Amino acid sequence: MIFMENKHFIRTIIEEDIKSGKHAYPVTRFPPEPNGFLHLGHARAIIMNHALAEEYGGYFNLRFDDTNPVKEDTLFVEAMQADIAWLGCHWKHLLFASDYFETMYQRAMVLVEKGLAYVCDLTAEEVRATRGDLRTPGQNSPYRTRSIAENKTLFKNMRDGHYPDGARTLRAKIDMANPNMNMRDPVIYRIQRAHHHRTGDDWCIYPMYDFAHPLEDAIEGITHSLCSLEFEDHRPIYDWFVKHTDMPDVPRQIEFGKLMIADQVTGKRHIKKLVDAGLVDGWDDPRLITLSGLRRRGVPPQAIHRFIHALGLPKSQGDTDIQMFYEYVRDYLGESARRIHAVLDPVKVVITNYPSDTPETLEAPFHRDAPELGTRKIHFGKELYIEREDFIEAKPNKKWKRWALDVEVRLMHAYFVKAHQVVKDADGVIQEIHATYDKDTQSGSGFDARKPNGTIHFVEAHTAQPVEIRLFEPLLKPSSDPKAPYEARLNPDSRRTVHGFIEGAVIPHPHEAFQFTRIGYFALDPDSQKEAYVFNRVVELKSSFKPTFQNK
RNA sequence: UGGGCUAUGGCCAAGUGGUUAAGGCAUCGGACUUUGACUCCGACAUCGAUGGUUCGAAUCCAUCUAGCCCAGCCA
Repeated sequence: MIFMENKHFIRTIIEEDIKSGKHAYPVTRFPPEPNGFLHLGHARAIIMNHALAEEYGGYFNLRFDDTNPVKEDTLFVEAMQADIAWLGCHWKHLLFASDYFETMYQRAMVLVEKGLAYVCDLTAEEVRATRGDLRTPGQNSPYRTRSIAENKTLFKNMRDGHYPDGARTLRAKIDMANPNMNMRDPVIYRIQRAHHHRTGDDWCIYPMYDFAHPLEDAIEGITHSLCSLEFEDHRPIYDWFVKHTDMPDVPRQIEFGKLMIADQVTGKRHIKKLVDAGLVDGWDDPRLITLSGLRRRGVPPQAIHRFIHALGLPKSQGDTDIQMFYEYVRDYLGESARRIHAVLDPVKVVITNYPSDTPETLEAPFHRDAPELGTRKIHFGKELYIEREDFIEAKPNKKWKRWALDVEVRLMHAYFVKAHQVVKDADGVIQEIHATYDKDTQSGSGFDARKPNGTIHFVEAHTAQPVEIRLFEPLLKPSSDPKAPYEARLNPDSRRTVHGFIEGAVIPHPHEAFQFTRIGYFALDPDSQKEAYVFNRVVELKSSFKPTFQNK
């Protein structure tokens, strides 16, 4: 597939800033709150922030926005680092907003001294009641006119733990009638005695996002602060805080559209519910689009990069079809994955004219178009397994390119075989297919006296390795009501386990994704034991095969 | 309803007054094929609506419509 770097408006902004001399190079950051696991939606922010910095000679930081101790945990900071590193987006500095708590406090004090912030004694309910609503202006807090001296004392007392949780807040003094709700004297510090994952019990006051975030960016010298669209109307408050706290560096907030994937569970809190309820097997369940779930499923990070870059960085917001993502997974794996034979639903084939009870060994490339991937030994012998759906007793029509009685097909990388009779059980289910092979037709021999009806794959019965294979379907029922709660949309058959075989001489690398020839891409799951492999289906192969009858 | 934002083919998305309206995914034809895969050829839009400005508009103006976000001491 043709792959080109998408043009987008943020690239234009950065180019202009460099040309005008405003910045020598961009400094970007990815600022997650460590309160859950990262998912495919976050990949856009991570990859784009990283790529933009890299591309224009700047650098990219990872900063944990850990200003709310009750929701955050070191478990998440570690998992996020692992996921981002796996994506290959290397950060220059690993930073924590909590490291700036002292600076933030000082800057808030600057606001107090300028008369731009005041300590408010209103309760949370009272603040809500006086904020007004979308079309009604709010009312000034009765504490808005406190003296600067009193505010300084009170704010210091807040920090020193003189008041109970929630008793007071520090608020910015802006405009209670502003049509932008964010400008109506937003709270910038709250009192909350909670154990912070890094600062422990050092603080009992914590800054709010609107105040903390711009300062974090400014402190780090971030030039272009990318965030998603819902923060667009926070930009005035962002700029207000940077300006009035006298920060020397002025970052610019730029908003882009979030990446939304249709019919997928996204949003850290939604995924957390499924995890907590045991409806999925943890944050790395392969049916989830968490980065760790995708990794476990076997999706290569390169595929995620291709997908993200193909989408670009738009300001509009639509629902992307997960199939488009899978296409990029196939795209990358198609050129890089080793191919091997595997049979998921085996039926036995007996080669009646095979002269020996010991299998012979043949050689086959791992990838026809990538010889550097090498070759492997495959076995052929008297007893084989093929895929049940590759055989039908009577060839139904000319388009049938698989096997049938009296039909000759090529067994890939081996010989032509012709089926003569079937053995069925009492229920009429085929147990064995009896066939003969033609020694002259060996793969690579150049034999071309006859054309086979088609090519199917097989494994040799005695050398094949039994494996467990997990087949995934969408976690949510397709086209279920997007407004319904996720719990009600769960697809009961989203995971199926089958037992099949892979060819005998292959030794997978850890986490390796293979192409099971003619079936799809399958990756080794960490549940695998030595000699007892477990494979996850990453994606199926595309197929233009359209059966015009029931093959049962 | 106050404020902010978005609307280009089934999906994603370029385009910022003069182009046959990029590209990817999907779809439909066809070629090739030791994977019904890959690859390769070919087909596939008048730009949310209406009215205006202009020699000329997806691009400018006006009005309208639809969708998203904002009333946490969350981020």
